Amino acid sequence: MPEPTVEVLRGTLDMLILKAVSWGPVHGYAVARWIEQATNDVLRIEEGSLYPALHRLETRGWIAAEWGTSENNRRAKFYTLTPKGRAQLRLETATWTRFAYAVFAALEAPPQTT
Amino acid sequence: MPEPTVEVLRGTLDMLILKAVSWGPVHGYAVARWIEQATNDVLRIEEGSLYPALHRLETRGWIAAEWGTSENNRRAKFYTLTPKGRAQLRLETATWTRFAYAVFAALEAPPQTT
DNA sequence: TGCTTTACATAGAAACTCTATGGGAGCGAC
DNA sequence: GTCGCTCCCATAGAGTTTCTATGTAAAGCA
Repeated sequence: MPEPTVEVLRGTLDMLILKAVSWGPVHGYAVARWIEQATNDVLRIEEGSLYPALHRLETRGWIAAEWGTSENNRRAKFYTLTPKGRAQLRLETATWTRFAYAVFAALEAPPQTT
Repeated sequence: MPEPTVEVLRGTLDMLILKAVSWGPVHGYAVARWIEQATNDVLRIEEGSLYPALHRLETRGWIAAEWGTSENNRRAKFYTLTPKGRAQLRLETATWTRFAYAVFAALEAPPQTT
């Protein structure tokens, strides 16, 4: 049986969305699909989290939106990473990596060195 | 120059506190010191986050508290991990590890396999 | 006496993510 | 030709977590 999907994204949602958008114009639905696929179905993003997040990122000028037509001939909003967003992605990636390594270090740390 | 301390613990605070308490009775202040030390000063926990978290964990029955005297002869509350808390620590560690690996995978993932 | 460190605590704000819910349009099956 | 499924967007409201700001108090040292 497969392990359960983690739904709590704990501050990594913006970073993952920026990453998903970083290869060219994609619509929201595709972002959600990509995250599931790229994490091997470990992470799932709810639509109620996704769309507010997209608007948030757009407001901050990290992504730009444009209406268009999807591969399935449906009306969809396509997002692109702005230069500002690319810088933000780099920053968040570096910060998160540092954070994650620190947590791993703590989980393997000895009682007290003092 | 040293890298800045990350203050946003994003859902790992409980786990780190449980870990800090897992080797025997320690008081809150020592928990904070241990986290800084174990993460090589990458993570810092604010007191305004620490004490509410300790009460939360105690309420859930994951840690037990007892008043005592610190090494410096000060009045302090000492916390111990309960069996329930030990199970919780195992669970949170497994979940977080899975989560972190998934995020790393996404950060290195290709555009689209579809 | 006054300063620093240790130690605990709460109130309130801010941020994030989820649950719940809604609508609409394309497309294939029947 | 309409029923249902998938795709696609969206908002309101709630819940949790963590932070900022602030307060208390005692030990120890200069």
